[in-house]
Formats: sequence, C-alpha cells, structure tokens
Amino acid sequence: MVDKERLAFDPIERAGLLWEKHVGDSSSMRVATSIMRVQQLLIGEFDRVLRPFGITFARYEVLRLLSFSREGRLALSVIGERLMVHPTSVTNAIDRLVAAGLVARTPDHLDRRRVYASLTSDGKRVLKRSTRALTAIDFGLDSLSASERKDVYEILRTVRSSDFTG
Amino acid sequence: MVDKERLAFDPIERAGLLWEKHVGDSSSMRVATSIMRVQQLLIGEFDRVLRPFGITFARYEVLRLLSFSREGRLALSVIGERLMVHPTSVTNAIDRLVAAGLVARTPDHLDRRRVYASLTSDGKRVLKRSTRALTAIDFGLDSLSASERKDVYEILRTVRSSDFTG
DNA sequence: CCTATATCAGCGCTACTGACATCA
DNA sequence: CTGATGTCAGTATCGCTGATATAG
Repeated sequence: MVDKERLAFDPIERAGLLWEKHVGDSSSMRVATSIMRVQQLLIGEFDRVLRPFGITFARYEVLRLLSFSREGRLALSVIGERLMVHPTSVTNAIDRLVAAGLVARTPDHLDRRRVYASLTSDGKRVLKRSTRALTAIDFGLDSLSASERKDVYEILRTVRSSDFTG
Repeated sequence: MVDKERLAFDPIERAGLLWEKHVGDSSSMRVATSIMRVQQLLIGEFDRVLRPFGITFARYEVLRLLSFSREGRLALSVIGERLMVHPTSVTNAIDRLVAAGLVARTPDHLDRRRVYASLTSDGKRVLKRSTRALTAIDFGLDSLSASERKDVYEILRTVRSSDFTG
C-alpha cells in the first residue's frame, strides 16, 4: 500500500455518534475501537522500521526479553509466559530467530524437556540497532506528553489486571 | 488454550523497570507494549463472544458500518476507507459475509466498476444479537470509569490524528 | 492515456487446536 | 500415572504485493 490519503473526518468519532443515536452509550465501543486502530498503526510502523533488520515486532520482543534475563537465557515456556503468547507461537518465533542466526537453542541437561534460548552476538547487535530505530521514532508515540503517557499506561494497566495478581 | 494462570507480577511493569536500567526512558515503550497486550486481550474476548454468530470482530465492524449507512449500502472502497483496512481485506471480508448469507453484493449501474454491499435480513438479525453480546461485556472495558474512558479516548485520538484532517 | 474500483493468486505472520514424544 | 515442556501438522485470520479486468 502506498500512502493512504486522510479522511476529512474522524471515522471513530463518527461511528461513536451514530452508535449513540442507534444503540446507546458509546464510551466503551469508542475506546475499544480506538485501541484496535492505534495497535494497527503502531504495529505497522514498528514492522516497517524493523524490516531492514529482518525481524518483526514480536521477534524483537523476544530478543529484548532475552537480553534482560540474568543468565542470558530463558526457557521457551518462560518466554511464553512473559510475553503472554501461545507455546506454539514461541516455538515458531524462536525457529525464525535461530534460522536468522540471532538466537541459539540449548537443551537443558538437568531437565531434558526444557530448551533454553539465548542471544548470539549477531542477535545482540541486531537488538541494539533495532532498539535505536524504535526509540528514534519514540515507539510511534512522540505526540504524547509525559503525563498523557502516564495516564494511558495506568488506565490500560487496569484492563490488563487479569494478567497478574495484585 | 485453556486458561492461563496469572503471573505473580506485571510483566510490562517489569520490562519497563529493566528498560529504564539498560536503555533509558521507558514511557513510550510501556505504553506501546500495553496497547499491544490490551488489543490482544480485547480481540480474544470479542472473537470468543462472536464465535456463536460465525463472525469475527473485523466482520462485525463491517456489519455495523453498513447498518449506519444512510442508504443501507456502501461501496467496498468506502468500507475500506472508514475501517482503515486494505482493499483486498474488504473483498475478503465481504466474501465471507456473503457466503454466510449476512451481506448482499450489488453492482452499481451508473459506475459499473463499483460494487455495493448491504445487509440481508439475516445480517441485520446477527448484527443485533452480536451487538447485544458485545455490549453485555461492555466491550471488555467494564473495569474503566467514565472519566477513564474519556481520558484514554482523547489521548489515543492524538495518536490516530494521522488518519484524518483536523 | 491515465486513474479508480474490485478481484485474484500468493506470501508472510500470528493464534490456535489437537496430537505427540519426552521426561520429571 | 499425572503433569509439564516443547514440537509438529494443519487451520483460520488478516495484511500486503503484484497483477489483472473493467470502467470512468
């Protein structure tokens, strides 16, 4: 897709007004639709910025998580828990990262069901560069002030509360 | 996936702290990651609630958009603009909805490149029921207060501003 | 000729189900 | 045996590219 032209109006605002007229309170529908659209915009920017490095945002998150681990490696099951993704998606992501030479798979000698993933030196290099690329565009959120960031984060944290205890 | 157990901590909060330590300001990274996760949670709930009706959330949005149109029909290109989705995705969505008997395709006699989509009576019925199902769960956002909804909406509107003029 | 609308084939990605081998 | 870990095959959804037919 080339560049889409802008609409002359906010399509979600319009949908909200029509919803009020035909259905009722539109507050949750507006927020839900906004989140869907913003996610789509952000993921589009991220994947565009990361394409030169041969990774997607999902795989970037795996690299970042690995770099934050104490031992420099994590069991695949732990990766799935932290990123809240399906076990088969983890296997798939690691497969691609291994194929790209960014991650190494290492079996656990003590518990031989387990497999650890760790960054290769190429993986560390790609992580560093792609982090620079993402921070350069401020994760697509440069239009938000510090207090706005804090507010959205706190509010969305409520929605995520089913993910963790407390 | 059965039900995942909860984590003992907030994985995004933890990632944010580690990011601060290793990279720097984490405000945009936290918000971006939160949006990704909340979108995933919401779309999961929506698709689960809509499954009995044989539609996805993307297709629900098409039905809703059609029901809001003045003439009861919209050209496919207009649907793509309003929902901000790719032309081929519109064709695909309409294909499925037509196959399910929820939408009818009608060629335009004046401009014969154009194709209109409109709701069938089954489509109207399914829309009504699925709207009830979605409002029953308050679009997954029942944990948010009225002012929180307003705040997130307004803040995210800033991020969406590239979609429209003004 | 140039542009717009819609479609089609095909690819990449992620999510998920169900099944399975392995092992604590 | 039960439950956990990881993998595999296969399916569905959506996003996109490139090409094509049709029409303004």
